[in-house]
Amino acid sequence: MADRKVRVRFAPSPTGPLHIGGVRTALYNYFFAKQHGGDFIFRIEDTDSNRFVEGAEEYILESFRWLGVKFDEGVSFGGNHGPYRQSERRDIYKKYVKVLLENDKAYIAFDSPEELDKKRAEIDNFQYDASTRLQMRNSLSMSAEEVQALIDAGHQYVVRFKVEPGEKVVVNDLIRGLVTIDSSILDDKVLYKSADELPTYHLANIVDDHLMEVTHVIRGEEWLPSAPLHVLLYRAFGWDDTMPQFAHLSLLLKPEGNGKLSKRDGDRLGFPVFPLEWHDPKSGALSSGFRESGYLPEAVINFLALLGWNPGDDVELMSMEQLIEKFDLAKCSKAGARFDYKKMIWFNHEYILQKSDREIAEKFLPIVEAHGVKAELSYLEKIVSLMKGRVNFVHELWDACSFYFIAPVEYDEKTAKKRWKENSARQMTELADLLEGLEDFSIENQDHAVHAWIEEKGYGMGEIMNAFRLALVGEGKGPQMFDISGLIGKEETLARLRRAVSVLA
RNA sequence: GGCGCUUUCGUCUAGUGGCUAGGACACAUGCCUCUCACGCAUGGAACACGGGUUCGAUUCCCGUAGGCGCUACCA
Repeated sequence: MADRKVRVRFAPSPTGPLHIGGVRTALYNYFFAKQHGGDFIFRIEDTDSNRFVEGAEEYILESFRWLGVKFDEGVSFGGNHGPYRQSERRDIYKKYVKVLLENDKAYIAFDSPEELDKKRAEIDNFQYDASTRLQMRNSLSMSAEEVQALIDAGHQYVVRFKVEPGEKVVVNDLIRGLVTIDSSILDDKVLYKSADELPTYHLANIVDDHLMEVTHVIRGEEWLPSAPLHVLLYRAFGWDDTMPQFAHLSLLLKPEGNGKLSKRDGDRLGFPVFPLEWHDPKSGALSSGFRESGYLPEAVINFLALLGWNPGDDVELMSMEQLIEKFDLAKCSKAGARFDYKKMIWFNHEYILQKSDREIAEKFLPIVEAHGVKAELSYLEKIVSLMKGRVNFVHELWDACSFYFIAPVEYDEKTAKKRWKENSARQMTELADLLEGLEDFSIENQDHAVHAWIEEKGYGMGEIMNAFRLALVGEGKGPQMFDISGLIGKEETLARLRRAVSVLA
């Protein structure tokens, strides 16, 4: 087992959009697999037919495509350990349920959900285990003939795992070390339901991981309490020597308040918790996604990677390749991490900076067009190079530089009061005349000519430039003035200047 | 309630018996400057508490408290 090829899996159930915590779990699995030259498997755990949601599977796949996380095998990827959808593996599970039954590791139980509810209401902390199972209706308390008769009569039943009490079960967790629990506190978990002929998570999970030759199970901490049960199951099947190694990841917590990050937190607090936008087919509700909100996949990945793991150095900006190279399960933190999306905004800013002007311009183009403006990509590229460092999201570019496309219709009152003085109208008229006379309207030449004029007249640099800015932009913001006038061109510059003079007087 | 995991600045974290407890986000201030940003610089800010072990504990052990998870014929 020491030299088995590394194989890990991400196995969501298609019950809705992919939760951001799930994205992180998948990411860690991916880093781990790629670092070890192993395989990354995509399995669908749809053993609960009641919770199946239309479109969830495709949503999950699309999320990983957007993020750039690639699977080696699984649903939609092929591979020779399939099928990879648990609902298509009924016969396999049935076979292994039978093995357990034959070896006295499990038993058949007829107690209905209603009967169990009643029992739980009657008895405090009722648990279906070694101390109570003989009082219940199952193949341990009934004769073989009775059991067969009930089955023949069409009674529904479940198969329960027969947990032997009084045993110390040890799980060797790659992140937490040795975790020991007493088997007496475990209940006889339901492994299989005759009603839909499907196993529950626990059985399906162990059988699939074994058959798919999974070597490492990297999953959320919510599974830690059932890890001992899983160890017992591997043992019951006699698969001890190929049992995967476990690593239980800390959970992602709400940014404020208590509890783990839930699907409802996102839009309540004004940030997404899903990679992509999600339209719930049942409720019709719309949840925002990182993609639609303007986050770059690199930023989401980098931020998530560092939430619960740290390479131990001071480097925070890391590409997928670097993350794969540096990732280390042993350096994963044990305590839950609050999902503070503020830092992700900073990552987004950094990744916008890293991208080429061309790439950002391409993302900006549809936004500009949505504002009813037609623009050349080359023009956008120039604007982007001046402005991209000032924003955290591409869509913020519009507010930051709409003056490149649209002349101001009104002038910000506060700025006008501060920057438009009694001499301004005369000075701006002079400036317009000066600029009009320029053959060469390049940024350098404007700069040269205007400075000479300011000096000659003895004007203040600030009074001229700020009034000029008010005229072209309508408010007190934006890059260097000639980076504006030079780009919008001579004609537009003069028009804006003269209009400001007539409106502001 | 039971069981398990966990606990360093507001947040994410580094640290592995001796350090002025480091970095990043956020925040504040300053610089730059034709504005607003960006950027740069500086600053405030943490070892949950109580016992041990030790010459010495943020670091090891125990307890308490807090946080989180599980406790379904859900995953």
